[in-house]
Amino acid sequence: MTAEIISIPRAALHEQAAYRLRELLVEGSIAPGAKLNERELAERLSVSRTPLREAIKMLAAEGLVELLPNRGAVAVSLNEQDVLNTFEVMAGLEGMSGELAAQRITDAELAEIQALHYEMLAAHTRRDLSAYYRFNSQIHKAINAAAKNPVLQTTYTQVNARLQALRFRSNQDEAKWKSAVQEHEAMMTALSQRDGPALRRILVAHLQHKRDVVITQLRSANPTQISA
Amino acid sequence: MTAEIISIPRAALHEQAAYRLRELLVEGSIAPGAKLNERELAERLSVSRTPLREAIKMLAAEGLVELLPNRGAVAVSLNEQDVLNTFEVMAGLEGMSGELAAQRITDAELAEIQALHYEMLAAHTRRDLSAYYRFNSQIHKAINAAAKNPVLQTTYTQVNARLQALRFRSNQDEAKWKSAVQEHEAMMTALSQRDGPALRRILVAHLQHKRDVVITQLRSANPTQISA
DNA sequence: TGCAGAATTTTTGCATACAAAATACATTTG
DNA sequence: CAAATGTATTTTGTATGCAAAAATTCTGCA
Repeated sequence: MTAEIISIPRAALHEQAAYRLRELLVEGSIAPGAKLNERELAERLSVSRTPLREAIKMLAAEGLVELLPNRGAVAVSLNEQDVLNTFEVMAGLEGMSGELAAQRITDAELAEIQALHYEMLAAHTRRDLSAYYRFNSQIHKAINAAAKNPVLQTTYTQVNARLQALRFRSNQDEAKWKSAVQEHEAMMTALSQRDGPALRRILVAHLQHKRDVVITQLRSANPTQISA
Repeated sequence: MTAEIISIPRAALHEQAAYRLRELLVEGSIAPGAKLNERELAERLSVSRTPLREAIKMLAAEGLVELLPNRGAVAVSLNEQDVLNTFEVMAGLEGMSGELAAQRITDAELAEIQALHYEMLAAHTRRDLSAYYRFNSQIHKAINAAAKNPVLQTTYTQVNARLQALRFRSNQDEAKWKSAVQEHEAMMTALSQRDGPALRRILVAHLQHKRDVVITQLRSANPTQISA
């Protein structure tokens, strides 16, 4: 009767706390720059302070929170330069990912990405921004997986999380959105032709455009932002 | 009298523990695969288990230790595939680093790297492997710094630490050593000419050769190694 | 002897208690 | 009234204690 409960030993509390806290940070429930009050967060996540603190230390190593000696932790807040630097690294990682994926992708993986691509096109046609971003993210994740390098995948995910935490996915203008979709078309072509260098170029350019959009939004949101 | 002691508030215990434990892992004092006994380590580092556990969680996020649920932590042990994957990412990061450094390096930075290069040549001439590795590492670190991207620098350092933990710096054969030095000569040329693409190519090739050396040594050391 | 299983010890994981630092608040003084 | 100083409160950092899980040892039996 309780067999399943016993046979599926839930993750350790510090794991759970890390997972959920990461979610709160990436989803934006905890805003960049916000202070993480241990007692409060512990209660919210239903764990004691000990495993919570362990989780916070992990997220600090991942770059999602910043530790202030004797003053606890705050959600990372990236200034413009930080965002530029992060995108620069992301472009490199994504380019690497694309080049390797083009070499190593299987037909099945390609077919699945192609399917996701059509789903994304559907979302774009419907002007369903939320669905668009979801499929977009899935496509990039799938390309990353096709590169067949767990180290790259982990690094990519870690750096990307910091950008996700910015929650910049607001409405971009029509023209930019359309050209982003066109870049995705080019990606699919390069991928199906297993043209690594081409895919790299497309992905790097794609990310540069994304960067420009984010920077623009960032500037309009807060003209001068202090932080690290 | 005790002014200095008070005015320089030493780092928190979990910071100290993380720093020293990282050192033990990278220096090889704790061998790959070795189990980390909390009570033992806490005593060795003169901290209680709580801050030590926080430090271990940080190093786990950095990829230097692996957490085994209910069974503590072990120093990461990379199998051949892991090493290949890690070098692949390192090559990408180092290439990126070189390309950016070529664009952004100042004359002063270039001069300093040139100096380090000569120091390295001296070490090579004396067949002083230890000094050679030290200067070599400093050069790569300096190039990385010249790229002026803290995010890249952190990522690079983190991934590189896992390879350092392998302690592969044993005596390579003369021919390989000599060609490594020649590659460094080419690096200096590309760097002083601010030729980013060239420097990228050289660094990627350099790392591929290093990878081959490491893999060879790894195979001769343990023909079949189980791990993650 | 060899091995399965039980009892014991060790080790990890978590919660709580306590100390130290930072923050907020109030009070005094110029 | 403002600034400064002292006090109280909150919050972070560390140590310790306890429970659960794993590892080890011991024991009984074939």
